[in-house]
This record gives sequence, structure tokens and C-alpha cells, in this order.
Amino acid sequence: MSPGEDGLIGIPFPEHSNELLSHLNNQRRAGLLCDLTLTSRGARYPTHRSVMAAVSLYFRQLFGAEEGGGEGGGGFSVCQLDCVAPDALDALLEFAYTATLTIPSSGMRDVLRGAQLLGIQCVADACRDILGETAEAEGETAEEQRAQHIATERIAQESRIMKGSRRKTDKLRVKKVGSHHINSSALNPPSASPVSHPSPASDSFRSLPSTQPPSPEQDELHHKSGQNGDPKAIREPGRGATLNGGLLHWLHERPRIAHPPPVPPLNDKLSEDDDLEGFGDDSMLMGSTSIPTSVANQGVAASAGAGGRKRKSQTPQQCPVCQKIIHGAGKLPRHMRTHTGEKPFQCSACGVRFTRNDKLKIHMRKHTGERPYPCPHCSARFLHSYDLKNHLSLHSGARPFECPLCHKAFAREDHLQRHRKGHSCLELRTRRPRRGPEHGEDGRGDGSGMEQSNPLEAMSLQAHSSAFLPHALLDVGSATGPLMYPADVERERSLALQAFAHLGSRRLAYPELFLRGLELRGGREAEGEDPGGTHSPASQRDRWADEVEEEIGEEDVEEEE
DNA sequence: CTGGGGATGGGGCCC
DNA sequence: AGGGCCCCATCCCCA
Repeated sequence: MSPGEDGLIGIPFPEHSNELLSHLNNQRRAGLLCDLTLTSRGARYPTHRSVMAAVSLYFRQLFGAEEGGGEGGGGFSVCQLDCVAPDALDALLEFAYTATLTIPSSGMRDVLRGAQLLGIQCVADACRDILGETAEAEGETAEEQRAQHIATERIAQESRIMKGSRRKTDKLRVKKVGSHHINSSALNPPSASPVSHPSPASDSFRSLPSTQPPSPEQDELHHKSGQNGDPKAIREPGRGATLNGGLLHWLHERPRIAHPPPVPPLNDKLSEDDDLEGFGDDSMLMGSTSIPTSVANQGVAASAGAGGRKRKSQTPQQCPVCQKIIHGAGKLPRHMRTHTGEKPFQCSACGVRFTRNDKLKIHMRKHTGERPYPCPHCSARFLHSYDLKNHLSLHSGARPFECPLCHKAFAREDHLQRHRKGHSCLELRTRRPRRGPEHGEDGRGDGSGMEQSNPLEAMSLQAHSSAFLPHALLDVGSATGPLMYPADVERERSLALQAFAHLGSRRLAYPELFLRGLELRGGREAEGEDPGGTHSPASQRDRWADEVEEEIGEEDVEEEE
């Protein structure tokens, strides 16, 4: 792996965030380092302020305002949330620490309400999604919005009261809380309210009752929203929800990670407010991170540069687990199953499960006996098109994949790779004469001519010159004739690489031009033989460059010996 | 060690 | 946008 341009190497630890959250959850369960206790109707839930601030807009506002005043760290050791049912609060806490929402279906509405009140938007969206509701369908009339807003204010008030009973600095903090609270409607969409907010120090604001069960308006809202909740709304697993024995698990597909992965240099436009607004949106719900335009464009540009002509599919997305950019609409859920291990497609015949239905379909051919790829030259039939392609190379005798070290040719690229990873190649290579008397003609067709072509200096000249010839000359004037078969191209590549390696960078003033010359030839082949596929010029050049570097290194070592 | 078949995962195209 | 279908690269396993 080569370091980046700035010499920095980023080593990802994909499990770190999972482990971090897991440890935090263990600490919560053990009551370790808990600096905040949530209470609901007598039940107490020790937790961590930072975690709650990370997952809940409500707590972020609460603590953020407090810390913004330079007094951060101390307050709100107990927060009474009687408006949130204990079970729902428990479920939301569990979600905060595990990224998995585990609730009985019957408790969905309580959780939805709790999520709305606490500003856990992704959970609220998930609950609505599962209940088959939209924010509008849930009845966001002005009256209900007002009711919800009042409820939100009440829990904020509850917190202040609780804190006030414990802290001397309540007055100042109430002001701060009040000032953040003004923004809460914007930050917490469900609580958006046309009602004007009281001023931070408003007496009327303070005069609200401290704690009480949900207001009649809330009950009305609750019941109203409960009317259209029905089991039909249970979504398919692909959307992230699974129903297990009445317990519905909403898997936050960024497992155990509460935030989208950072894409630091690329979304510098994202303000903290943007971050807040993005918190819990659909993309997060799906565990995906929609790649910022700049990233998307980069990915497209990079891919276009590598592949050349093919149009890239739209909306590349970054896997929140492995950070990989997944191209193609709708492909991220498919990719995510490689992390979750979920295999929703089961063979009805043998019970084997697959992550993809197209793989299941291919698998079914084993049961049906269908082998849709027959060899035109023999009776062989194959399950996969690529198997047929491999097989056809046996008939043609083509061995286009040649080891640049020992010149052994293979019909399959993966076999060449395996060969090169093994030791046999190096062993053969050490026996290869460094300078041979023959000036092997660039043998044809059978791929065996390579073993005789050894005068490396002459080869290097030939390869070197040909690599720099323009296309027209290559097409017409090449020593190999007007047409180059894939094997020929490979052979020339091999010659060139070998020559380059032998000469070493000391003797080739412009190795990059040399490689570009190889790329031209590769590009020519790609246009004619393998559009956008295996031998895309840029990727090939990269690989050759790697090979050349290895070769040079090895040659240097040998020469020093 | 090699040849061959099969499995897996990503990307492109299309609907 | 999501999914089906296909091609491709890569890996694994077995003879």
C-alpha cells in the first residue's frame, strides 16, 4: 500500500465504533461513569450525557446550550421525563447504545411519541414508516403541533425543575435552556409550532406545571395516531425492520454507530446546523451515507477514468461499516448484507440461503439441472457465463495471461495471480538465464514462444520503441503485423515490462511515458476486445506499474548480490 | 502446482 | 429509487 500524497496513511478500524458503543452500553448497565439519570414515572435509567446528546436533539440542545455558556459538564444529573412511557424510554436508551430498536409492536406508538419528544428523528421516522404513517398523516394540524410542542416544552421544563431542585445555578441555566429552546421547533420537526415561544426568562414559561402525565391534547394525539396504526405497516426486512415473535427490531443499519461516518475533507460545507438537521434523516435510517456531491463526482470521475466509456450509475453511497463507495442505485442494501450476514433468499429445495436473489436464481439451476451456457464446441454446459468463457479459452488454446517473470501462460487471470503469489514463479525465475544468445522472434499464437525470447536488451529496445509508437504505426507498421491478438498484446506487454524491469528506472528517463505507451496499447485492446472490462487501460497501467516496481526492486536486489 | 468448477461480491444497464 | 439481470473479478475448493 502506498502512502497518500501527503504521506499520511489512514488505517481504518471498522469495529472501533461498534466496540466503543458496546463498552458504553456495558458502562451504562453497570452504572459506571453515568452522569445523567433519566426518570419516567418512577423508573430510573442511568445514562451518559454525551451519549444522550449525541442521539437526541432535545438533549443536545439542553446540554449544548448549557455548555455554550462555559459551564458545561455539570448540570442535569437527573432528568424527569414522565411524558415518555418507561418502556419507550427504555427502548430509546437501548437504541442509543446499540443502534437497534427493540420494542413490542404494541409499544410502537409510545416509542414514536418519545422519539418525537426527544428529537430522535431516525427512530421517529422508522416508527412512522413501520406504522405506515407519514408526518402529515399523523395529523400535524396546528392544534396537534401545538400540543406536541407543549409536550416538548414540558419535558424541558421538567428537566429544569429537576435541575433547579438540585443546583444553585438554576436561574442562569434556565435562561440558557430557554434560549436553546427557542430553536427547538426548527430542530425538532414534529414539534414545529406556529405558536410563538415565550421568551427565555418568561414567567409564563416558568409557570408551567413541573411534571404531569401527557396532556389531554397529547392523549388525543396519541389516540388519533393510534387509529391508523395497523400491522400492515410492518415492512420487509430489506428496509431494516424485522419482526421476531412480536418484538420488532429496527436495525439501524449502521450497526452500533450513532453517526454517519465522517467524510471530513469533502463536506466542509456542512455546518453544525446541517449536521443537526441531517441527524436521523432517512439516509441515516438506512445506515447509508449519501455521498456528498463532491464525493459522488469524484467516484464517478475516478471510475470513468479507470473504465473509460461506461456511464456510471447515479447516487454512489458510502457503506457506513467499511466506508466503501457503492455505486448504483439500490445497491447499498445488497452490500450491507455482506456485513450483517443477512441471507433473506432461501432455496426452497435445499434450504441454503443467499444474500442475493440473483444468486439464488443461479443456485436453483443446480436443482433444475439447467445449465444455460453450453459450449458450442463440446457437450459441456455451465451454470455461469463466466465459466463458459473460461472453458472456451481451453478450446482456443489461448493463454492470454502470462507471468512476466517466468513467462508461463495461463488461460485464466486468477490462475496467473495464484501462480504469482506462489513460490514456484520465483524459483523458476531465478533459473531464468539473465542473458540468452537467442534473439527470439516474437513468437506467435501458441504462447510458447516467450520462453525463447531472452535477449533483454534487444527486447527492451523493441518494446520500448513500440510502446511509444502512435496507434497508427502500431496498427500498420508493427513488427507483429497489422492486427494484434490478445495474446500478442499480452506478449508485448510482457516483453515491455520485462525490458523495463531489466533496464531499471536508471536507464529509462521517462518511465511514466513508458507506462503511458503501454496504456495506449492496452487501451487499443480494450476498445476492441474488452470494453470497460478486465483490461481497462488505467487499471492495467496501475497493475503494470506495480509489477514494474516489484520487478525493479527485485532486479536491483539481484544485481547488488 | 495446475486445471477446472463453483461461490461471492461489485458494477452496469434496464425496467 | 429500488430491484432484476447480467457481466466480471476474485477467491475457494477439489481432483
